[in-house]
Amino acid sequence: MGGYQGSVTLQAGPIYLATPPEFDFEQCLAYLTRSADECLHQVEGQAVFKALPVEGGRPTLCKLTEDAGRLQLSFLNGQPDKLAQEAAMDYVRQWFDLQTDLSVFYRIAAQDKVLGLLTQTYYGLRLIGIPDLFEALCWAIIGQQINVAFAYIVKRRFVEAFGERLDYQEMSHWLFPEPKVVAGLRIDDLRPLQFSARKAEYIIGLAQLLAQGELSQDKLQQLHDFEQMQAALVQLRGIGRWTANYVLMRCFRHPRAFPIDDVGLHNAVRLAYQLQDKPAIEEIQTLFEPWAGWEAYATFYLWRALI
DNA sequence: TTCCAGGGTAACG
DNA sequence: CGTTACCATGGA
Repeated sequence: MGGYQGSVTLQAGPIYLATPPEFDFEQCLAYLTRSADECLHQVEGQAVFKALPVEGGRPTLCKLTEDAGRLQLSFLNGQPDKLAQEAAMDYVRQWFDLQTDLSVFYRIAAQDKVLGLLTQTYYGLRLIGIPDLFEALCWAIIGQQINVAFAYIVKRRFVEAFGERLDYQEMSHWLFPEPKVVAGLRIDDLRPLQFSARKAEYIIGLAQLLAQGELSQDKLQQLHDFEQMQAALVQLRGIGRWTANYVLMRCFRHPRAFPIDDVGLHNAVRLAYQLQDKPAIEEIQTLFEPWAGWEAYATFYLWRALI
């Protein structure tokens, strides 16, 4: 390869993304390594590897590192075309929520003793997104009412059973199953992976809606209004208030998304504020009032303390 | 064995 | 609208 910069049409080598001031790649990596059963990305040292789907083409294997205050995005299995490069950059921006200005949140958080400490301890941690809607929906539903460790195991089985594998130099990388594949499954196909019948039903149903185009990321995004997006999600079978807000938070990165019914959040609040019992919903509402507009980040930082 | 874990639906007042 | 029964599954 020596010497050449690549063809005229394809820019060779890595591409770079600017990062916001309140950004710490290591804090983000720490979050990404929270489960050994995570199969949709791989962290090695100061790098993350992730396979991304390419519209009408072979998936691309990405390597993300930090370089001189920027994010460096390298393509390991061949240089994708311009469109795929843009898509990969866009994915990374959503994955690490790069477009949000955290300075306001940090200023508000500093007013509170506990959240102020959390934002210092995990300074630069971004809300880690799940940019793909189907993946976000499935992950939320899998995680309903079971502990996170078990949820990771179920997700891994699901991905390894119905997702695409990309092998590269002794390493295997996985892509999340496509809706059109899951749409054709039966409940009994998922039971052996230890899905409950109910969850299997929810996920297959949502896959069918997505495959048919009745539900899509664009359609939800175009509703624009937070309440409308929430209502549209809750209307779907298997999605209640918690799941809707979880998806608005992780997939759409809506700063107001607030899974207030979350048991983990309740435990995090009890732990962080050293409460005797788990707080009531009203107490959490009161606690979060000063952080209005930033509920998603406040929740994410409280969750972070549970890892 | 009981209780908990990043809930949801349906039925009932 | 707020409650309550029921569903489901593994781990501590």
